[in-house]
Amino acid sequence: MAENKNIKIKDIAQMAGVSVGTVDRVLHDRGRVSEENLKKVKAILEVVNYQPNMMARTLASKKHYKIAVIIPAFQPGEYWEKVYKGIQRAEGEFAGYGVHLEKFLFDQHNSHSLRKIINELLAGSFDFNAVLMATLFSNLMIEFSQTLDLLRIPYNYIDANIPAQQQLAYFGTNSGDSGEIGAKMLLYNIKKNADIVIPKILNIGDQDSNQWINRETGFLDYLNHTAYSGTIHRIELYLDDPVYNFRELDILLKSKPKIRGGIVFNSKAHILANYLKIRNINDISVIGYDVIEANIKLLKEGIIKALIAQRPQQQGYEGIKSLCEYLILKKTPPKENYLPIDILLPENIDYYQNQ
Amino acid sequence: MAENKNIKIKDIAQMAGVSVGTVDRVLHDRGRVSEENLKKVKAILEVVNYQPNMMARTLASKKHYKIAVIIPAFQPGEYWEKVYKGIQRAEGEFAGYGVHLEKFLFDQHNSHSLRKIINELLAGSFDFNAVLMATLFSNLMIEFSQTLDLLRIPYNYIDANIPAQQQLAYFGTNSGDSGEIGAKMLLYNIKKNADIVIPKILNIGDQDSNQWINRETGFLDYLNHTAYSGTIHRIELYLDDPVYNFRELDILLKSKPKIRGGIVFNSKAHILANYLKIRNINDISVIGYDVIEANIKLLKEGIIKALIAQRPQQQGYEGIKSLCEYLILKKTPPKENYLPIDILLPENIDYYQNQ
DNA sequence: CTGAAAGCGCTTACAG
DNA sequence: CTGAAAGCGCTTACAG
Repeated sequence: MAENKNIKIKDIAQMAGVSVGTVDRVLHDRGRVSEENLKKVKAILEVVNYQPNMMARTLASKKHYKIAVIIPAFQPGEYWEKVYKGIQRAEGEFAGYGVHLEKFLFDQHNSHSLRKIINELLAGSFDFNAVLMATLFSNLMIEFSQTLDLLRIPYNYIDANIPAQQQLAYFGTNSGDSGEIGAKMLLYNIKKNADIVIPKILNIGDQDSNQWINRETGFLDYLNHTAYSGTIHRIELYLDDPVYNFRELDILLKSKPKIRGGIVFNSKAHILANYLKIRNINDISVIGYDVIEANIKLLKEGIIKALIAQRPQQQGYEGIKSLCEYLILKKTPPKENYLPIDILLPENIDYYQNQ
Repeated sequence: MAENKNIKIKDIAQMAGVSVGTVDRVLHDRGRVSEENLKKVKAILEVVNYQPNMMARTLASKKHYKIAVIIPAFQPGEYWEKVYKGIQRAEGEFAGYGVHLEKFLFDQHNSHSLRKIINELLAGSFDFNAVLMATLFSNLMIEFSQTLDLLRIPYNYIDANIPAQQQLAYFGTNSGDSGEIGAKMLLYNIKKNADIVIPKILNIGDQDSNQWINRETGFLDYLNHTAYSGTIHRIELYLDDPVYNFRELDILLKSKPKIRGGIVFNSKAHILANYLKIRNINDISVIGYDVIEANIKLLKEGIIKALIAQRPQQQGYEGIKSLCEYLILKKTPPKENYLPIDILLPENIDYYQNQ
């Protein structure tokens, strides 16, 4: 094999008439090289297209990197578990390269829990080389980002993008388009003059998320551009209060008998769908977001007609991977990485799952 | 960092009271080790959970691997270009590990071209360590596979699976379910009593592909399970003969005025959609397969209502990657890897593209 | 500022 | 069958 024609630092040293140590110094801008030798080596470097052997490099250097991961805590089967799994996959891949992750999980229904984590992180000397963060409480995260800017620590966003910041990269969907697709899939299933219910399903203390707002905006935009002529009804439900939810939904559906569709802009469509299932109502089509167990079940049962998904595993995986590659290889990723918006039906959900 | 607690072969040697050379021999079953030492080392290995440092391993060993890639040739923008790109990505990733690919591109409209490649490959001494093949002419590929079985050379399938063979792994979609989804998306766009046209779009000399047959079967299955009551019309068109195609389609649509939908089970839906566009017919909905440029354009123009896709890049990438990992790390992949079936609408196509 | 040397964890000839 | 030694390509102290 005339393959390993790759030029090595030993070759460069020879060509320049210096030692490998000197070549290494100019390669890494470590200083302590005379003007003369610097020129000689650089001149050669420009001609030879030197490709460092990354394996040898990491083998020899005993460098370690620490990355802080700040995402919501989760129960098994919940949305953030998938993100976490992607993070773990990247962690495994880069463990051999001296990368070490530390995870900080906050309560997504309580901004104080995030505030506390940030304060603690900033209290001592901040010894992380990079940060991955889910942008759930965007005002807090913006503040934190600006501190990191001062410290010159790179950080990535996942979940929802915050455009005007200095993040190294964002990985996630475009929420507005994701809302449009929700509208289209809903209209595939109902008549254009049918009414629609949008239950906002919250936990006590939840703030409005950008994710929700942008999806809803996209959804309404789409309806406005079609011949949709029904009425939209809003209602607030609570994650932990089924009794309340059932009562409110009973009342709403009785008073608005033209409702034939429903859409939920966070991962909680199963709350609405489960109600319909228990009440044995099968002429209302539900569209939901996120491939989590509770939603999948109701998709397969035909109550949820379609799920719109945003590749949470990939968000976690790429969020970490790009930080690692930035630290180890100095590779700068694109700043905005809009991931595919997936449409899941009963017929393709199984193949999506085993990814 | 109490991190590099990883045990090394030097440690094992010390614990066993032997040299690292001996440990290396038992680790790789290279023989030439006394019963006694073999036992000692193995005993220790069972306790310590030794994780070899792959970087050191490949750095030290100057092994090289050659993989033969057998897929259809393509023009820019055609389907197989995407597969090829995935292959190239994997090639780049594993080049540093001594893996070298050799590509053999056959004419997908001419089985003789594949026969010729196989014959030439088998003529000399076969010096490839593994093979990736697209299963387009399945009878030929089965024959070739069986030869590889005898040579004990691992091989992967992509495109369509051939279940009863000894392939290391298959990467691709389940064609039947992919056909069902085509049916569902079409029914979203037409009335249940509308007629449907299925143009078989071929090149002279094309054989029936398993892919096509299985998709069509899935499609018909789905219709049979719903209240669909229209009629299906079949027609044969030719890739290079627009004059013929237009004449035939003109005749068909005139004689069957109830046709409101069309579906094409290979990547050539653009042939049908383009006809409709030029004839200014906008009450016929088309469903197609595969995200290629010609189809994307017509999807965005609204003539193709949905594209069903099968992640060609991923097929190429994983097809190669799993072979590399098998060769280098002795890692055996799952035999059947059904990739997600993606549904693309004008609203989400752009995000799919930049993957 | 500079080079020789040791070392990262593993593999590969090579004496014995 | 066995171990000591050299080497993979690079980095890191350390004399000078």
